[in-house]
Formats: sequence, C-alpha cells, structure tokens
Amino acid sequence: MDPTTLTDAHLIAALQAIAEETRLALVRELAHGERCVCELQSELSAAQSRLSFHLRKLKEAGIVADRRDGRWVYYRLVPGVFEQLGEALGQLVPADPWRSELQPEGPRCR
Amino acid sequence: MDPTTLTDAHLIAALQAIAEETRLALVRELAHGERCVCELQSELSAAQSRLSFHLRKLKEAGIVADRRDGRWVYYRLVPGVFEQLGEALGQLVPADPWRSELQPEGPRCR
DNA sequence: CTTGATCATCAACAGGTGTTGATGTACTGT
DNA sequence: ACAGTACATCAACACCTGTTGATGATCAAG
Repeated sequence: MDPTTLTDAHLIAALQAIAEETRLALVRELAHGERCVCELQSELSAAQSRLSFHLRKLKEAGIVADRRDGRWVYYRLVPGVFEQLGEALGQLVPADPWRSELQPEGPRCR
Repeated sequence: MDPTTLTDAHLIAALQAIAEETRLALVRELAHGERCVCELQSELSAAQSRLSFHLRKLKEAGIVADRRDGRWVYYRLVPGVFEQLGEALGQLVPADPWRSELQPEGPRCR
C-alpha cells in the first residue's frame, strides 16, 4: 500500500505549484477534462503568456501533462496526484489524539 | 459532513506554508508534540531568528498555535488541519475515471 | 511559400520570500 | 535593581516569483 512514495522535494514542489491562485484555477478547470491553452485562456481570461508560465510550473511539478495535436497543445491532470498528495498530507501527522499530552515536562534548553 | 470548509485563500495560504523545507521540518517535529523554540532550534540546528520567521508563517496560516509559559513559548500543531487539507486536496478533483474521455471534440478558439 | 493561428520563451519590471546579524521585549533568578 | 535567557522584530541583502509585452517556433490552410 505504498506504490509511489513522494520525496520531500516532490511533495514541496507539488504543494508549491498548487498554492497559487491562477494555478489552482487551472487545476479546477482541468478537473473537468482536457483543455488546450486557448480554451483556458478564454475561460480564465488570462494572458496567454501568463498561462504558459503557470502551466509549465504545474507540468514541472508533475501535476499536469501535455499532449500536442496539430497546432493545439492539450493539458490534462496527471491521474492520482491529488489522492497521493492528500495521503502524503494525512501521513505527515500520525493522527495521534494523545499527541499534545505527551510532553509533560519543561524544556532543557541549557 | 463539512463542518469547516476552507476558503481558497486559506487553502492557498496553508499549502504555501507547508511547501517549504524548513517549515515542513518544523511540522514534522511538532507532529511528535509540543516544542518550545529553543528545542526546535537545537533539533533543526537553525538560527533563532529564522525559526521565529517560519513559525510566524505557520501560525498565520493556521497550521500551528503557540502558548506562553514563563519565558518559553510552546508551539503545537492545530489539530485536524492536515486531515482537512488532505480532504480539500482530494475534493479538488471529483475522482472521475472517465474524466479524460469526456472531451472528444476539438477546441473552438475562434 | 506565405499568412495566420497556437503556444513557448524572453527581457524587464515589481513585489514577495528567506537568511543573517543586530536590536528590542518580556520573563526569571539572584 | 541587575544580569541572563527566550523569543520577536527589524534592516539589509540576495534570490525567487508572477506579470506584461515582444519575439520566436511550429503547424495548418490556402
């Protein structure tokens, strides 16, 4: 039950990629299916250069993939990434309800 | 089953807070329990000023909370945030396996 | 081959982010 | 009151990020 564990660098890159307004909007749009850049351009009413920049970030972070068809480039979400990220976030903390009670004594700073 | 839905701004702020090396290390450390800054300082071997900076970011993002006891300030994870974030990430995409097949026709760019 | 459309890349800029060293604040012990 | 410790804040700096407008590359149609 752990086919592809994320490295810290991958996790950080992916979270950083999603943690931006335009890119979050792109992800939401691509969640409905494949889109070419010009479609995203009109749907988000953003400059083409801007979308190219953000789509590149998302691609480098492994969130989206692209495919060329004629003169259009279609972007899509990489399947499973969000499930994987959600799982990684959940596993960050061992979900231990007695966690905060386990440190009864004061610090030993020097 | 949706007691506290995250706004986009909160989601972005939280993800951006976690998506940094030092802060991810802080989160991992705090996952084991409450820590005062001087403890974190020696465990991460980071300058005090640096930790103060990152702990502030985490606090502003709602990831950690602090508590003063004498001359020590203890930081702890806010319970449930990672479950909430994981859920928010999972819900970003409707988990629809036929997603990529639903766009059969070409684009209408103009 | 030329034109027009889609998309990527670039340069320049503004603003944000993280680090370091110094200073300020609050608390404790003597 | 004084000195020392824990922590926050500040200024200065280097670096990164996002936006815009221009230019370049690639493809399709005529």
